[in-house]
Amino acid sequence: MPLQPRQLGTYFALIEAVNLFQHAVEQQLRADGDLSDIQFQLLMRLIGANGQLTMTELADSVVYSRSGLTYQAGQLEKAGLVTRAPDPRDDRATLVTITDAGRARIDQVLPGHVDVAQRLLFAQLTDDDVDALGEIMTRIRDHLRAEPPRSAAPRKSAPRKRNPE
Amino acid sequence: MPLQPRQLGTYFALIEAVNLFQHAVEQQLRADGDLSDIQFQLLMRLIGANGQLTMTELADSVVYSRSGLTYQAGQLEKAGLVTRAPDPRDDRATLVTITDAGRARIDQVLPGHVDVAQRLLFAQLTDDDVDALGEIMTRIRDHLRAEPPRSAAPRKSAPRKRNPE
DNA sequence: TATTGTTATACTCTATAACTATA
DNA sequence: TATAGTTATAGAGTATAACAATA
Repeated sequence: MPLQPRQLGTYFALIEAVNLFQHAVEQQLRADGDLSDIQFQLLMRLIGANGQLTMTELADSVVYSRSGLTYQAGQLEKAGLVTRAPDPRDDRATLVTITDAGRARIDQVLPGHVDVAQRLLFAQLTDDDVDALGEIMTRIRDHLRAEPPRSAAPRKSAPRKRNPE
Repeated sequence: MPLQPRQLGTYFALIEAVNLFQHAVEQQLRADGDLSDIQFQLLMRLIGANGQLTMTELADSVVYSRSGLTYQAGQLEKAGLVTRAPDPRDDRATLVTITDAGRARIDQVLPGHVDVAQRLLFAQLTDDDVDALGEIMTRIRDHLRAEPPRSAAPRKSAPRKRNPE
């Protein structure tokens, strides 16, 4: 069943709004605190978890490959914003901990970030809109979290790899 | 004024839902037609414009730097999905035109894409939700389009460049 | 055996500035 | 002078597979 016309309009508006908003956020984070979008999300996630998480937990929370996270954690560590140390409860795991400098960096970026979110997003919404949007996005997020990673993709035609080696 | 608690919940749900959805879309486009998210958007935009646009128009419609678009247009041209030719109305401009192969590629990817949108997004929404979301996102998009590119960013503290040269 | 994390590698993408050509 | 587009270049980010260590 194809998308209905009203769904199509909603879909395109959503895509473009998200594009524009993400672009604005990246500018702000870079300008105010020299952070990428992902680095900001990683630090925020650590704060939300009382300051520390394992690499796997952190990767899962931002929808990221583990090798990609190793790279980003390296960048954050180099910048002094996090530390990495062995997890006493599991010798395989690495605990990532946000530093005071990391918290300070978030303090430095957050006002501008909140300002962008206020101006570009919430200024356009009534309280009822906020409630409706929150309810809708929570539902979508929970469903997406529950989805099997990729099994459901029908893979209609293209074989995507020519050199299986 | 900081974000209100209800805004905060809405905000985090929105961010995470978008992360997850974008990830799923990238998988699907790559698997079904070996296209990146941006390449798909560029081709869709061309189709929506009767098949051709100038480089600048195309860049603007996807929030993209022009040099970045030159790269992507080169990729699409190499793959035979678009052609580039001088614009008869302005000798400075380049007209990008989608080819039959480009349209065929979209035909190849679109069913899977619609399917993902249906399953991950719209299956969670009532008709009223679709209307509400469309209305909200249209409002936000229009406001973002009208925003001055970056002038408003307060730029609180960090100087962001140390080698102005 | 399965899981955690890192490394090496190769590739894709993006941004900047310098440049050409036309308006 | 301003605009359209390309190029060169350099850097950031990402994914894959192979690997070591622990559960």
